[in-house]
Amino acid sequence: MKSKKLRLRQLEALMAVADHGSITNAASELGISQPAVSRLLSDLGERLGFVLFDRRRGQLVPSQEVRFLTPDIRRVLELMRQISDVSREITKRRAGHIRIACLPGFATSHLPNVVASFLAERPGVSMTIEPDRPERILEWMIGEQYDFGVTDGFAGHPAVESTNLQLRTVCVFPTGHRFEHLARITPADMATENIIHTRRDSEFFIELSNAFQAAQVEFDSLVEIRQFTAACELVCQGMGVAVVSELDARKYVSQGIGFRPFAPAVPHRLSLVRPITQQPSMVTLEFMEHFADSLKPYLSTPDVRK
Amino acid sequence: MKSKKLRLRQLEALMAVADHGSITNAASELGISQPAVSRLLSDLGERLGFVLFDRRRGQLVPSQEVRFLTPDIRRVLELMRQISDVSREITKRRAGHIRIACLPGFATSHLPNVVASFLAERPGVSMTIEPDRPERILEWMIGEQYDFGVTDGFAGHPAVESTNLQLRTVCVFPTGHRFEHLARITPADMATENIIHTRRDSEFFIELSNAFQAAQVEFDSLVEIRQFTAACELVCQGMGVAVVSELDARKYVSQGIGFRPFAPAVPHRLSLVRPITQQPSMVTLEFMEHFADSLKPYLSTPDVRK
DNA sequence: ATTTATTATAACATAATATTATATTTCACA
DNA sequence: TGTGAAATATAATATTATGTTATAATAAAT
Repeated sequence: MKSKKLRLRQLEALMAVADHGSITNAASELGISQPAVSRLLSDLGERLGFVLFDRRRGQLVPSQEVRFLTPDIRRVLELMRQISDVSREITKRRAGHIRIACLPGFATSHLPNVVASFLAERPGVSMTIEPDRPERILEWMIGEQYDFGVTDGFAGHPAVESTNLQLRTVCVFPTGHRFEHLARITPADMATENIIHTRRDSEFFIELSNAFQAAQVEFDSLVEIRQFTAACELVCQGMGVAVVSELDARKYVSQGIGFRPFAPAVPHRLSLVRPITQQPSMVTLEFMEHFADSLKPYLSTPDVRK
Repeated sequence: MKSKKLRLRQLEALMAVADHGSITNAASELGISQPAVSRLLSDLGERLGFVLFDRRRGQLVPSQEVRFLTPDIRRVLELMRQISDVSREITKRRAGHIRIACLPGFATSHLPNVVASFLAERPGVSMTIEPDRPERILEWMIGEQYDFGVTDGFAGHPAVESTNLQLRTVCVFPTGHRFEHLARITPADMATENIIHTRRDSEFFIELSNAFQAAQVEFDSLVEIRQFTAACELVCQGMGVAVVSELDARKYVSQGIGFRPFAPAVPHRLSLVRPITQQPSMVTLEFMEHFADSLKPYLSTPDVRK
């Protein structure tokens, strides 16, 4: 027995005839000629080995056997249509999945807005967002568990490609504070203030304290936090002042915070990272670009590719 | 843009390469040449508009986009395989569904055994069994709600094809009854007995009482039942004697019943019916034959096609 | 850099799927 | 019944998909 393969086209013809009651109608529905459908069916009937249709008052009615197979056949055709549709969406960068790892600060403040605007125009795209510590983000990238990461204090790694950005930082203070009368804040201005700052082992803290040392000003440490947003919260409560990225500062203006540029400029160094071994999907590339764009207003210098 | 259709073969090639890490391996897996796979993939890549694979240490690894589509693609291929398998089972009459309507008496006694032996050799076949009154069975057939029916007292109908059978009947009595000493039972023998019989408007009752009239014997009615099995139950309880089909009688031998042929022969007329408008499926035809065969040992005369 | 394995391309054969033209069948109805 | 209209099947043929072998180009390994 040389039973050939079932062809998708034969199944399409079968369903078209089942739906439209005649070969002629099915043919026009499929947009092909009547003899074409006739032959597809006769081939299929030969392949399957049982009668496909009964004639009844001029209508072709699917046989019991065909009716038995119909649900599966419809499922196949539907799935093919779906694959075709989704692939078109992918081509238009409107479908896919992006796995993002980021600093907790970003997960709650900036990132959601960027994600929302990105997804709004791409109904087929979904995302996984994993907030974590910088070291873990690095691991995620190396292990290719995620497609894209936002981290800081990134020292480079052979398996990770990074784009390094420098975000403008500002000094934040409660509204009504004397700093409101200053155009910009220097270490000297902050000498008498309680300062809320990031962890002592963080890159940003080291650069900041260098600035104070250069100005020969004592650094009056009050609270050590991990995230700029936490610092802002504390400043809101009148606990002290802090130097944070302008990006975070702006979010808290409505919560009772004011800010002024900090001088000298101590940028917050941020890295956009991705696994180097894995070719990123087109949507991922597009999202990375979208995300980088969203940071443009807050950059202190043009971004530098490492 | 003249984007052609997605071809099943292309998806097969895609999955084969994804599974085996190289075009060469995939080709040998599919049992075709390497250039064939190469071309299937390049066509597919062109159709889809995105990269299908990344090279990594000599291995072809599916791109993010392909990985996104993979589950659906696998489902399609699996379904096609399944349709092909099931259709083969159908050809071998080993798959399908049969809807049977029958008299309640058959649903609990004879039919289950026939169905069980039929299904035992046909793992893909399933059945629906609907026990109902003869009038309803006729309706089911006319409305094509069922494929096959077992009824009695069938008078014929243009939309229903029937095969009429005559089942041997016997006189049943409790074990130890004086009838055990007789070779066959006549109306005269039953004159002094309490008789359990079917409804007075049933065809069988009419034929039976004709026999008594012909023998000029009074018919001593005790209980009127619908089904032979019910009559047997009552006979078991010593309530009286009855004339029932040998088929039913045999089932009750172990429950304390004896039986002897009844003379003159008053057969139980049974009809196997099916909708005439609808071409029955091959399994249905096969089951009808199987069922008719199962009744052969109990037939009083060769079956007559009407 | 050179060898080896893998993949792509070219030229061509065959099968699937379409076409048009035409014969045959089916159905409704006089 | 017989007949005309509609539906379907068949024939001859074009086009596309899918396969082949032979060979060039490319990537990987030494």
